[in-house]
Amino acid sequence: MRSTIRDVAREAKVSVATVSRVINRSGPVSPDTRERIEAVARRLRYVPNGAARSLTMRRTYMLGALLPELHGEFFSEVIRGIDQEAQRQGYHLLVSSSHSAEAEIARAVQVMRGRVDGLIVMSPRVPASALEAYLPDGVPVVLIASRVEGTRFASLCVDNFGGAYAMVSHLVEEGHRRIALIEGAAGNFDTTERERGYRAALQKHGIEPDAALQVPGDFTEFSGYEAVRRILEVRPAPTAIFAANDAMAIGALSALRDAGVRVPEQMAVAGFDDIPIARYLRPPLTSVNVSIHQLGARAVSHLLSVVEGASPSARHREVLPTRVVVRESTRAAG
Amino acid sequence: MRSTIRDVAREAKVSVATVSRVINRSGPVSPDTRERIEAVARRLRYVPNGAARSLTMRRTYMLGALLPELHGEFFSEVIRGIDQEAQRQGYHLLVSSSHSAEAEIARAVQVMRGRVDGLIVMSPRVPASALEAYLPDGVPVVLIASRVEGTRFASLCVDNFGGAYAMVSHLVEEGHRRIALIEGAAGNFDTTERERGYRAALQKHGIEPDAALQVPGDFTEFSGYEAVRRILEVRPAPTAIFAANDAMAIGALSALRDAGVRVPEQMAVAGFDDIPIARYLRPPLTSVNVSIHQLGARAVSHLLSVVEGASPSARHREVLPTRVVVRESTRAAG
DNA sequence: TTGTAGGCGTTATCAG
DNA sequence: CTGATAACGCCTACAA
Repeated sequence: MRSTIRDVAREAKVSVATVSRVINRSGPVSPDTRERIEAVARRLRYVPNGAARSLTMRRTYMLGALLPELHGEFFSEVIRGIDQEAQRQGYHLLVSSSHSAEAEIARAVQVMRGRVDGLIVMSPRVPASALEAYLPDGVPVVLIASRVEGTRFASLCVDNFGGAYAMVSHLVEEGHRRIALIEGAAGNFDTTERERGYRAALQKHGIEPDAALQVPGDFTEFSGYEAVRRILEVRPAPTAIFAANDAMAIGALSALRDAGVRVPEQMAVAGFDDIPIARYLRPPLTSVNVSIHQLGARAVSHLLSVVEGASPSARHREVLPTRVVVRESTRAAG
Repeated sequence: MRSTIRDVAREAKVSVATVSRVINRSGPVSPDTRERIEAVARRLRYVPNGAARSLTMRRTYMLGALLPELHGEFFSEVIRGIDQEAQRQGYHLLVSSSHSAEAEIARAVQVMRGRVDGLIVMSPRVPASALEAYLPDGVPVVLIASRVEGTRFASLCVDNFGGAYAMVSHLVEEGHRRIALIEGAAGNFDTTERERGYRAALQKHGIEPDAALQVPGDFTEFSGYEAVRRILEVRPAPTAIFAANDAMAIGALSALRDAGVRVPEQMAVAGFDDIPIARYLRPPLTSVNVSIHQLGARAVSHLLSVVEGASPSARHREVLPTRVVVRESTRAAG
């Protein structure tokens, strides 16, 4: 049986109040009794009961993280950033994944409510406005990579638009005029933003957009592979492919090799995310670098600033910068 | 302010006991009052306080997951398996990562204690025997991918030995006699098991092991890249490379291409894990398939069987099977 | 079918 | 410096 504060008090011949004081370093205790209590606590392997503590303190020291998915470079890096920052500030992580439908998110929020001091929600599909009804009022919430127009929530995201814009501009500067886009999952926040950037850059450079050059994808390697098959049939043929994420770019590279198309000589390829293996692909992949880790970490620091601070959360919006990393897959072979 | 069971009781003009009964579907309640209570609860957006509930029920419906790391194909897949199975059974996940040193694990276990009904610990570096003192007695624990010899803990792992053995055998059957091994991180459980399998297979086929062919690595792409540089200097030169995981195999492929060595004609390459992108590499990578997802999922089902069941956890040991997936990177080019 | 009351393990207030 | 004791929100016998 687990020992309680009472057991320690009894063994040390003091009151529970005193034990509590030494455990939490709250209030004064004579060195003598402190030592005695500490010894007993150690011997009994006493650890305060979290539930009881939460109950009285009205603080759980837990943060909830709701993600649509856990697998893959992107998500695992986000959650890693969240966990590290939370841990640094003495909080722990309650994670819940596989939520993309509205009802699922609602249910997950329910169970989190009361178990956490704050909530980080990533809902790339369902716009925040639709979530407003479900999200709790009492608990601070930060949304990441989600559509938040017209809502009261704080939010963070990466500069999808700017990143795509910069990447397409890079391709144009390399001499490309026919640039295909492999789109991300339909309805996804990142997808639409990256597409906006793509189109804006084309327009800026006076290039007429061609609907045939925009082919659907869903962020998986497989969809990138399939997309290339369609792209290779378009006439006049494009000379560059911009995949909305690196996983699809990997699939694209694979398909191009199978089709005997040389990269970058016959077709330039660029991705988005700059995942670690991007540089180990052959040819090394040009990509848009985004600090995914930071996305999670900053979400936590903002969240905790409102959890702990008195600041009533002035609608905070943050956009993380991106950076084009040029590697061989788009370099005009010199 | 969050509403409590009391608020609901007052508004519905019943006792808290009755409210509790309808919320938990415990005990009989007249349809009439049930309906009235449900209406009030909805209106007040009442959600039971988790902490209070845990306190009385001595159940948190949370599972703790302690991992050394969260990033990458492997870990993200493990935790995904854990989360899905936990969710399926009505439990939630408290995760904590970045723990590899003994002291860190000890601390993490401390805070988890009392907050979770069970613990899943992955400690590839620190053997379970060293953890025994820190791990709680009251809480059921399952270890995954860890050294558990001579301990009381339940454990799960993949068949590292068998997988490596089978892969090396495959290489031998393809005609290779000089097979290099890129090792995993030093001191790691998986590393040593996979090396054992490598050596056993060589011996079985009457091949003298050559220390020069075993080069160190640490499971990262970079270390795979570096390792190849050393391997290429060994004489007589090997004709195949077995990397202890896919990430290192990716680095190796990259280095071989840079060195102008053709795969598989001049050098066969094989990995371990069979991560999703393995098939999208060029050439597609031969690898040892392991169901990482299942590793997590099965850990949870066993854990919950002892959390819920009366079974006093007869020291449970489970080894998940592996399977060699042959792709072009080792196929003797016809 | 419903209500009363005790207890879960802590913290915090208020006297000594 | 230390000790009672009242919350915290909920569940669950036990009574009615």
